[in-house]
Amino acid sequence: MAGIDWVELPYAGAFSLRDTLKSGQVFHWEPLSLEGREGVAGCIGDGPPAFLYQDTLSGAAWTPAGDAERVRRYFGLDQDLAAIHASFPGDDRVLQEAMAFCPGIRVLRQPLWECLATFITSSMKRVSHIRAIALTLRQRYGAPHLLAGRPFYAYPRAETLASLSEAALRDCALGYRAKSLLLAAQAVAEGELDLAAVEAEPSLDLARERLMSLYGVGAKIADCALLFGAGRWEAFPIDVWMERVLRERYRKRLKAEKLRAWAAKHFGPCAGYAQQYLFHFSRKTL
DNA sequence: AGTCAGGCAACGC
DNA sequence: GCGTTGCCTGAC
Repeated sequence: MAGIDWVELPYAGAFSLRDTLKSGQVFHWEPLSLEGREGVAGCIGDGPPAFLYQDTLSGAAWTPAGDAERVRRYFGLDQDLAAIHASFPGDDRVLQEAMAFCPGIRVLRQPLWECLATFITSSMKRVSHIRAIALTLRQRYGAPHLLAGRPFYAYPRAETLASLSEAALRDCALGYRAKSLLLAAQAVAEGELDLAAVEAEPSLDLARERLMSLYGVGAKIADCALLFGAGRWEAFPIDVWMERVLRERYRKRLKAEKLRAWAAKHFGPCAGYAQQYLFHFSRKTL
């Protein structure tokens, strides 16, 4: 194989590839060694697999030159982290503790369809299950690609899933989620739900409403899709882990809807970014 | 063997 | 409105 033209991805502030991939935003990157470099590989949307590795000592992130732009955007290395942090409340000791615990977490910018679809399949599932479901869907219905002699599969397109039967999806161990995924794929494939319009929608509430109009998509899944798949940092997904940290560390014993309103006010326009630090912190320490 | 997960819709009050 | 229940599956 011809030598790869590696480029270092510029970024400001902290970045931990490892923590970012382990923070529950995404479930499909796999370890891979490429030309002796230990990193991760995975498909981004319909594209061929991308590869990224991080030098554990210097923190420098490297990728094949052809991947630089999409990888940088996907991993949020183009984000103005200082401005995001500056938008947080200055006197929140819990958030500061969480940020110190995992300073290198970035909020990813995944393609919206695969992010939405993956979270539809995530309900009442552990991480290992979510990964297994996503892998099965990819292997059966995604476009195959080779990288370093290993196969990688893109996440299946909505059009592809829309043409399947519910039984075919159930056969991927989706259980009752099969109906939700199929209906979502059909809505997207038929243009009933325009994901590009959802991304472009200035109002967070309207964007959420459109996603929540899908069967099987409630507030939590809609907010995950918007935060991790559309760069909407004001979206604040609340699951049992967030309820836990808000209850035990912020003394907020409220229902999810009330917690959302409180969080938007307390954490500000990048509340979802704060959520990601708190979420990881909560899972690892509470 | 039963319980229970990183939710949601459909009911029942 | 608010609380409860069923839903598939696999790991513990």
